[in-house]
Amino acid sequence: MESRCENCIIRQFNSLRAMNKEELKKVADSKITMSVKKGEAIFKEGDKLDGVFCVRDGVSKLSKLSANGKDQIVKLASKGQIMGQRSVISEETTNLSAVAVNDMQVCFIPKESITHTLHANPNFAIEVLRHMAHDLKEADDVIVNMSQKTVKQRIAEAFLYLQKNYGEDQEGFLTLILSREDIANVVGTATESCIRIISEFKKKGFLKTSGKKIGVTNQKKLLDLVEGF
Amino acid sequence: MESRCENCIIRQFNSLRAMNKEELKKVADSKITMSVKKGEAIFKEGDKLDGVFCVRDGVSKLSKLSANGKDQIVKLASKGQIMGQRSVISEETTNLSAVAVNDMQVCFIPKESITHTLHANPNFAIEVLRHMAHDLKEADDVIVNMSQKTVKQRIAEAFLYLQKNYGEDQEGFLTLILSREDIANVVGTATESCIRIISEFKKKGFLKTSGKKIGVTNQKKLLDLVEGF
DNA sequence: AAATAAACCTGACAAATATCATAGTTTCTG
DNA sequence: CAGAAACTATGATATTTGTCAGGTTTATTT
Repeated sequence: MESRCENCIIRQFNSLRAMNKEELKKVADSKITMSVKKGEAIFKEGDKLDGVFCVRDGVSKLSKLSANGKDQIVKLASKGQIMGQRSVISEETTNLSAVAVNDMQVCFIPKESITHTLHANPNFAIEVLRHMAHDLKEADDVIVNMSQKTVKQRIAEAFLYLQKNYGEDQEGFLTLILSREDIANVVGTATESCIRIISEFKKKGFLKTSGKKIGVTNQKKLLDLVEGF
Repeated sequence: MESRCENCIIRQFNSLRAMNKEELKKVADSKITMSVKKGEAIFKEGDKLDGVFCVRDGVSKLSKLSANGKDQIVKLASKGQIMGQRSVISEETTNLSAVAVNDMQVCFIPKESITHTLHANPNFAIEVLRHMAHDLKEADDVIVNMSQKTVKQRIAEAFLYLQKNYGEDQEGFLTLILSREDIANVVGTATESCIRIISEFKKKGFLKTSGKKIGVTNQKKLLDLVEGF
């Protein structure tokens, strides 16, 4: 098993890269690698987390249940991203649920190694801070989008986001396959409205579909739509 | 001028309380206290900030301009809160504008004292991290509210928030006076819709008004509405 | 105090979106 | 492979919300 954090490339993408050799060794010794099947939960809203989860492979949706029983997906976490950090740092129960969108490999890192390094290694603390600052900025952007853009614009934006961040296969279909319901939950709309708009985009030639697979066929037009033309 | 940070009570409410005496002395020596008149901007979206602003008195709205020309108020900052932290930490231009809602007193703290302490004093870094983690959680909540609650619910919630966080005067009017437009911008709706719903709440006896002043008269009913009854 | 501007309010209408109902498709499972 | 379950699709309709247009009141300035 090639599971020494010191050798793990993934870590270059997250705040763990600010850890020194010794600290990494500790993490490697205490961490637990686990597989999560599509649809399974890694943690649930309200759980008290005893550590953070580092995504090695696959994608997880981070969502929050609203009063009316709908899930709002706040964020997608993929390779290299760390989940549960916020909760561990503020020592509160987590405000989000994490569910695997496809089969995943994640490493569980007990909070002790994190909190200890946080106190001992200022560079690590600052690195974590930077990541959190970035997340916060993104969250602000989402708030503005949610309240100021139409559902159609938000759906267009979501597809461009998926294309940019997860890429497409040889035939031009998005690599990350989300159900219509998931897309609706990212965008914050009813599943039916989401499906309707996808159909409309298909008719207009902005998108193509094949089963659950969806592909962007006219990036420019989608972008125009997002910008308000 | 009683402006030594060491003696400033305000600091108990924010991450500066994790600074030691020496560090505070440095901050006190480099900081600049300034008054800001109602309606004036402290900084604008896209500005490069050379420090953070600590609110001593008054309230500021932190907002972001959307593509269609509307301001979305993301946050209100009052006594003890620090503005611009995110931007200074990530060394990016700020994503928000700060405008005074009423007359304010703020202290400008050059970023050097902040970044230096961040590297030197892990407790301070962790304290900042905690605050940021909290902000992030709140932002997640806002996202869910925006997408899952109706305008009516969001307005009801806004008044309960203002009541809880800024209190009311002897006659039961909210201490913090916001224009209908500002409320609309907090909630993410059209000013007319906001006014209409306030009128409705008044007719139903949930609110009372007197000029610009607004008071909550039936907390329970507002709460029920927010919860979805 | 008159003039002007800014904020507030209301009605009528249009557009966006949700909801309900129903049916077709795909995917999963025994 | 059959049947069930989950997902996708579309129509009809109701609800919510935004927009435009015109008022009134309140605040500010001269």
